[in-house]
Amino acid sequence: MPIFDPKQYESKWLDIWEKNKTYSTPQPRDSQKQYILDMFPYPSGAGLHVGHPRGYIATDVLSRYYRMRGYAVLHPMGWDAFGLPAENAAIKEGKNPQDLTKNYIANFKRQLRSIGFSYDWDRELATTDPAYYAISQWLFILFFYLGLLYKKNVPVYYCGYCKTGLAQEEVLSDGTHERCGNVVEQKELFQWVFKIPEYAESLLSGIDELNWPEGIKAMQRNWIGKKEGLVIHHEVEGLDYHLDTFTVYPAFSYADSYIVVASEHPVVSLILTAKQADGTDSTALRHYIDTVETLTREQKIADVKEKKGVFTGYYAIDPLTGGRLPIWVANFAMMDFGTGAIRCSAHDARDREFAKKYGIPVKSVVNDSVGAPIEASAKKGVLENSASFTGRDVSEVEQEMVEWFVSQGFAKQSTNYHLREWIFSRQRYWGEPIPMIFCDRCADLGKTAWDEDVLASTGFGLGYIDTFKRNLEQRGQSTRFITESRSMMSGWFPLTMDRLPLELPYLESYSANTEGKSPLADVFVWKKATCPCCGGPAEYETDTMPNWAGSCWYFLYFAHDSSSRGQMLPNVMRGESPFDKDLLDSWLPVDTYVGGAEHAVLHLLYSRFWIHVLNDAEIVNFREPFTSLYNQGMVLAPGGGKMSKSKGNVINPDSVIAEYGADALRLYEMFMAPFSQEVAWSTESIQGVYRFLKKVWQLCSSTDHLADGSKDEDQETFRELQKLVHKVESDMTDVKLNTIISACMEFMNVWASASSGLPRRLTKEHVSDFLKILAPFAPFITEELWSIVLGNTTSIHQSQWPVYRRSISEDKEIVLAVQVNGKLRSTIRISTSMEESDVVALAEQEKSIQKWLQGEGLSIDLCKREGAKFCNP
RNA sequence: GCCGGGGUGGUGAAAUUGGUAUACACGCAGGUUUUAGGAACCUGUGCAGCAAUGCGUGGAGGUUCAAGUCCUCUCCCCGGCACCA
Repeated sequence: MPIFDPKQYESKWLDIWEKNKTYSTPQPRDSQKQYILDMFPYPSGAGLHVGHPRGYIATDVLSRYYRMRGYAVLHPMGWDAFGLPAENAAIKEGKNPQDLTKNYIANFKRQLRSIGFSYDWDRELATTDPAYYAISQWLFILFFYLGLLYKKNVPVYYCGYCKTGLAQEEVLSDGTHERCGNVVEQKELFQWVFKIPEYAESLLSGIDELNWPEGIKAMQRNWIGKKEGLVIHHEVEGLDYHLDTFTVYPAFSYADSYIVVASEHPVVSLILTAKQADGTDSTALRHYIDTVETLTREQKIADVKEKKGVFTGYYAIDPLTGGRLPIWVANFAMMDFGTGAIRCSAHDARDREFAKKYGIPVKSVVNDSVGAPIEASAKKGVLENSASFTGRDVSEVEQEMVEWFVSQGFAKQSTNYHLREWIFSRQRYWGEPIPMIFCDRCADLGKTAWDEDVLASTGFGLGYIDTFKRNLEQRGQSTRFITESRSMMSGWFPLTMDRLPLELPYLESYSANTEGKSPLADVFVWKKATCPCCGGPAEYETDTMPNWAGSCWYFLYFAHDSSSRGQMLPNVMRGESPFDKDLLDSWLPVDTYVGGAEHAVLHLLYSRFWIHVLNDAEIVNFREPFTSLYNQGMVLAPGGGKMSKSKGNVINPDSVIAEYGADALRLYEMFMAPFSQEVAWSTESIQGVYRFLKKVWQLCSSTDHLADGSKDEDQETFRELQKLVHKVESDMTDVKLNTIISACMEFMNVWASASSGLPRRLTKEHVSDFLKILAPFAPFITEELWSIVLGNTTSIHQSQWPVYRRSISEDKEIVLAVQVNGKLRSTIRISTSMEESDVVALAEQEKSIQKWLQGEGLSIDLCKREGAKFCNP
């Protein structure tokens, strides 16, 4: 037998697996499927570092395991290849991102291949493939027709470095762009916008059923940010204006003594005009507003640390008391929360601080034992000075108060969401072209895409709008939005179905447009279009989609094999959905989804949104795309800290494989820590798994450890093997992959240990069983030993998982801990068939126990552990 | 401030869900072998103590025959959100 040298066999097996299509996707069978998916990577020029494959190894282990258990497994890989980094790199190098991306993908694929993943490469996809983005475009048109996607002027976050507008979700809390770290600015642009808030409730309630990490679920709930409260209406003295405030603590309303509004609040400009008209002094207010307007986003954030404001000189009438509430402009009132106006009292720390600074009187209606006002957020206490509600407990009276306010016409109940419309336009070249045409003339005539003649000629499946509407109505969801934006969309027409895909033109080189437009806007030949409505000259939309477009639905594409993929465009042209419903039904939803936590409110939220909509349009039969989600923890550089090119501390999987082989890389990445945990790479610790593999090699290939027949077999090792099978099965279910490797090591330690000076032997069959258990983790060495030593001609990865034999795994004798009053005093070896009373009697005879039993009320306690007969139920 | 996740040897971490705390691995120490090694193998390794034994899972209480695990309070670390009314 040759010495252990992974290089000798790893590349050989890669070729054989590829040639034999060892990992091709089988026909799905209903209850027996597992769709195991990685968040597909964004191919970059830097290639992979050892952090990237951590999640991929976990899904690969699970996929291999479930295949051996007889499941039909779908385990594909693809490329999220549109997007900013590749485009920025391309501009820098004066190249087209298409060419760069091709190279990046090739390098990623080479690296992934060398790790021995069992992807079905026949199902590979790239979002940049026109055949793929044709369907992204079809979906765009669908959402447009459903009234969920429309174009309007909006203030957007704009990245001056990437020269594009962004979605709110892409801006981090420090005001920087999540991709490039540049501080964003605000800009008003004409943008395609998704009405995702219409799905706030649907997205929120769906979270409960997900088997996802709590943190991610909490982030989504938080991002959707549902708040139920009360909007109170006020007349403003001397102004023809109704000022609405929002509160989630209506029970404290009788304490309110002033109102603050955001500087952008419409009432402020009204007041300024009114002041000008009646000649009152407005300089202080005007000065304040002018100063605020010059502040950037980050300056505003910093500014709010100190509460500032100015009195407007106007008063609102409190509908509750008829009293006058002075209206102030204040920096802590945010226009994008609630109504942008707040009633203030002593029950809020901010309000108190502001009132103290400017000498505004405050009141309180609930006080603690020393007379200090209780914070409204505590929602407790007994009301004072609250008209007919005085003397009542806050917690019990709130609903009654709300109902009374509403019945008096003072207020209305209102639900507020943090979730904002999703801005879907990017002023970039490297994205899916938006399949829309704008015609000036038709716009003037008020023609829309929903006009019957236009609709019919587009070739789009018309039934979806009705189906969609019907399902929303059945759920009691508002359908107003479906038609609401149509009048704003006159002159905008989707491409006819036979024109899909709208291909991105190949540009030799180009630079970013600095005026808030896409580079495509400068390509006059390309953007010229014919109006699908009047046949006259028109223009294509020149903005492109964000790279979320491709990732929102790629898991649907993977469910399609090459022939059903070929049917997608023909389906669309027949006015049908592109998808093969049978294939979707049999594979989806994704059972196990693995990726980084940074997508919590980006990809994961957007995908859920699209699928909820597709479900309402009855294009898919499931509502939640990802049943179970696991986040892999980051792999830090040795000693801690992020790996980065600039620090020169990046560990490349290529070099690890060159030194130790792919099996050791895989094993170490799974062994180093629970896989959701952040962990630093250790160049020393990887030696441990390398030694283990070497031991596996030596034992399995040595005839000393091989039994001729079952008579020759070491029973203890065989029993350990049965326990191992059981342990692995339960840990796989819990996705605790690190402890499976520990268990394999423990088994090896037993097998390798001498028994009365002789090596322990296992039969060929049981050596096979051990190799099968290890195969999902270390596919190369197990395949080599399976083939060379055990003489198999088929792949171990297509073999059946060993059968767990419980009767064999049960010990005849165990070591039982004996405690006296809860403290461990001794251990005794007992037969598992013994009765409890006999064991106690046996323990009482032990000298080491007896000495602890001298005294009052002391007794023996046996640890109820699995194994002994009397412990089992 | 709010939400989520954590605190166990020198290090990465286990612990059958209330039953022998520190499995497995790294590192370290001593030894064997080798011309030599950063190789291989063996032994040891929570702390204190010669020992019996005592102490020990961030801290303080509690429940229990028995607590890393359950309850109450508290401190610290990581991630997310945020003057959210």
